[in-house]
Amino acid sequence: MATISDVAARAGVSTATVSRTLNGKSTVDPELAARVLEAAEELGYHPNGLARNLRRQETAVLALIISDVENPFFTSIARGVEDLAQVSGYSVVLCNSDENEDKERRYLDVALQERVAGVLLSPTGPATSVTRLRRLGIPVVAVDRPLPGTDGDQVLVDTRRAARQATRHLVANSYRRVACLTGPPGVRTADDRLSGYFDAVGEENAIFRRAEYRAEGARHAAGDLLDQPVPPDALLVANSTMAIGVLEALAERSLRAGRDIGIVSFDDAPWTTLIDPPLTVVAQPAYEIGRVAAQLLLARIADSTREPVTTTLDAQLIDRQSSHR
Amino acid sequence: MATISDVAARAGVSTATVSRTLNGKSTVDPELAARVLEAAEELGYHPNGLARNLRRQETAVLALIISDVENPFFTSIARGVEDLAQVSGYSVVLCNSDENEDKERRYLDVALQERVAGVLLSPTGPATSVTRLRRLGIPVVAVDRPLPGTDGDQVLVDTRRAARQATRHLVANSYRRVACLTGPPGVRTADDRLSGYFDAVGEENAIFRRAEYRAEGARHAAGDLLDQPVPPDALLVANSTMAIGVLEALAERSLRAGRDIGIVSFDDAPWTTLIDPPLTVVAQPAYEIGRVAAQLLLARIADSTREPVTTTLDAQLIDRQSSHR
DNA sequence: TTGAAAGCGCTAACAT
DNA sequence: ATGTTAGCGCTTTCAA
Repeated sequence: MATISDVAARAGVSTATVSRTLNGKSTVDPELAARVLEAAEELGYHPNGLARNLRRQETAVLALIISDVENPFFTSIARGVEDLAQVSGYSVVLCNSDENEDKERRYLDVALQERVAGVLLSPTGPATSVTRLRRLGIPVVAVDRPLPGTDGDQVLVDTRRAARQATRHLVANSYRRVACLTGPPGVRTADDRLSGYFDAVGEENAIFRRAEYRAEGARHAAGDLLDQPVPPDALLVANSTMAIGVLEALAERSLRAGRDIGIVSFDDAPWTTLIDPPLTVVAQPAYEIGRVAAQLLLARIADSTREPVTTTLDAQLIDRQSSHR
Repeated sequence: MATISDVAARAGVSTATVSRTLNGKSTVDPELAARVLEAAEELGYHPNGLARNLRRQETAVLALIISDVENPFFTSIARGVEDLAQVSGYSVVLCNSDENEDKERRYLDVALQERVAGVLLSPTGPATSVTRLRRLGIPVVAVDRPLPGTDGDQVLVDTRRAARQATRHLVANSYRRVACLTGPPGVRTADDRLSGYFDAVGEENAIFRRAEYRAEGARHAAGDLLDQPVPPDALLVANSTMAIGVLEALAERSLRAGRDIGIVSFDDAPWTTLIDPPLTVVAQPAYEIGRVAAQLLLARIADSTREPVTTTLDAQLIDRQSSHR
């Protein structure tokens, strides 16, 4: 593995000159530069980024830690982050915490040890802590869910309001017993969506279940709800992976969305218009969330003293057929 | 940012002792060890992974470069890779090449510069080259698509055979004009699936279109096919993102899958059973592909001299309703 | 413009 | 069992 001194030796110059040539920092004699380039080429030389970063005390990589790589909402965020980061010359590496505190901590540690330039994180829960990162001066921006007890940059969605609105939409469409299926306690979006639902129906009338943000758990929870003596006639579902489970539960019982039971789900997954009836959803601006978050992070990397900012984006109800009788 | 010497100074020992304590390599006096740990704690010390890796000439991170982070097939692979890597203490960072040679090259460069322990790659096309990686001794295993002109480790699916089988299935279900919608030329899976289709219908009877591996392009291509004077009565679709486009094209024309036009698609996405009629698919063992690939990579990291192995997994036709009249 | 040399933070001989 | 020290590959003063 050729090093910079190999190149220097071959070109008959000092390592400093090689470094200067390759980085185009200071100006070097064209003649020497040519020799350097040639030597580097011949040797198949590739700078060792580890050494460079160690010396420079900086890296051009961002870490994005999301809680479910199989959820289109998060992959869409990833696209947004990546597109923005790339034009500024940053690479982004995606880590999947899988809604699991341990995995999340591991990836946070990796980010810390590798001394990435910054991290974007959708915290798994209230236990998530980034104080270690912050102490080392590595900026963190929270995405989709706020970081417990900190005042850093964050980009969120007004998801409580969206849930309230979606519930009211169901009520307005003359569903009388609207229930809510949300994620685990402690997961902020799950709690907020439930609160929004409470806002609309009143806590005393609330019917709800919690399950993991996954199809399987949602299928059971929905089944449980549906099999009650007096089942709900409408369901607010907290994300699209859960919606899959819910729709399976309906199919198992030969229930038709809309006619038999009103459904509104969070997240406009690619398949929501394919099913019959098409799914009414609360569309979150995932790609935009990613872009904004990356912007915030880059801005903070450039200037660590700026005031923390919280950007709250709006979700949008897309009214399709599953919320009409 | 506290360094190892800060800790050493505070604990009144040498840096070597600190290093030994923290890495549990050699044995150190419990008394000293305690002092070290305490000092580290007080200082909020976290080892600098860059320095460590530079010194050790190794990292415990794997790079997984996939061509579409929004495609469930690839995210499923990612899960497989991650699950296996994790138990061996490796972290995996996901990079999205977006079916784009430039992005792919950028991420390959990042992997190279960061001197990752190994890379798993689903090459975007024939131009993909990993010789630079290999020259530096960084092992690469190809996933889902073979690496042009090399004999490294790879894990593939016998996709040609699967396509042939799927086409025959359609023919056996008395569809008479089966067409094929596949990905771009040069993308190996796209070409192989087309070949499998040729195998079944004969090249002279072939009706096919190519489009990007995305919903939008597939929608147009399918529309084009469907609007022919004598349209096909069945379609073999090369992946699930394309299937979304195809189903949209059907809906626009009030065509019903199965009855009006037989459909078989590659990849068993989560939503395929939700639509009406449920989609007949060729299910690829994505998660398993990821696991096996990670295994191969780890094995090669451990022993760079072992013979390259190609593992070919089988896909499975899941017969549902969209391929029956 | 160029080179010599220090040093980023860590680990691993080697010596004690 | 512990410390001393060299050095991983690079960038960047500082002199020349």
